Amino acid sequence: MTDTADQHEDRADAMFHALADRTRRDILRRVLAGEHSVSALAASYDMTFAAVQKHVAVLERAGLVTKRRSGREALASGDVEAVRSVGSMLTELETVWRGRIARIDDLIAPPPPTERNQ
Amino acid sequence: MTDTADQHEDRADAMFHALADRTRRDILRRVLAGEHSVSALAASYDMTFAAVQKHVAVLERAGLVTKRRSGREALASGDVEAVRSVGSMLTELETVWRGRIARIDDLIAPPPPTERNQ
DNA sequence: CAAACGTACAACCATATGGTTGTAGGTTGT
DNA sequence: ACAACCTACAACCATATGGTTGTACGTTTG
Repeated sequence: MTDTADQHEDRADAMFHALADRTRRDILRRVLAGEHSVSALAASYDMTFAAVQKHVAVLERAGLVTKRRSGREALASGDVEAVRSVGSMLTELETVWRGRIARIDDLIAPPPPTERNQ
Repeated sequence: MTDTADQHEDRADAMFHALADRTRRDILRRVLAGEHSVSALAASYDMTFAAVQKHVAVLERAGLVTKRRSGREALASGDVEAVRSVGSMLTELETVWRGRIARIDDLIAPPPPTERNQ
């Protein structure tokens, strides 16, 4: 259980880290809109091909982007499901917050005594 | 316009970076559930007070956490609105993706010729 | 076949990051 | 007043990160 939880945290680390760079977010936007070869992407930025290639690799390791081979070029595509899974991590955080509110409400109007606390 | 866009990207960088660390996500969960002093938070982790204090500072700079002073302690609180604003950045990405789908639909059933392309 | 293209990856460099220890100042309790 | 507590921040260190150049290899084209 701690095992799978760690994996989940590893994925979260990788995804948020991948998103924490404006160039990578821009690349992600482009490949969500449609397939692009790495060199086509590289042409859009003021940095070397190798740098862009690394950014795509980071997005790929995070699962936000998938690549397929077509002849000599590698076509990158954005994975919406992965983006949504990041969204649900945030939703989970909001749920924790709602718990706080619920607890504050309890102070104002305590729930019916279903169970004695202590 | 590029000016405000840059600020937006700066905020996105800071927020995603703040979230890209499991300790910081855990701290955020706790302070979303309720106020905690920095030393109370520090007691939960196997690292020095200074390290935790830095993590809280990162979350604070990103706007995900606010602090208020109460006597000698600093009470940290999670900001749900900030968490939601990260969520809307992701929603924006999903919107880009829907554009891709719309375009694919166009190939199958082209829209009425309102304007000539080229 | 040769040249050009697209990709991948290693090696390297400057800076950023996450941790440590140490120091200092404001607050609380005796 | 004094000790203990909480916070803040500087200085330092090892490692990670984002960029570079260079090399190698498969694919397309002339």
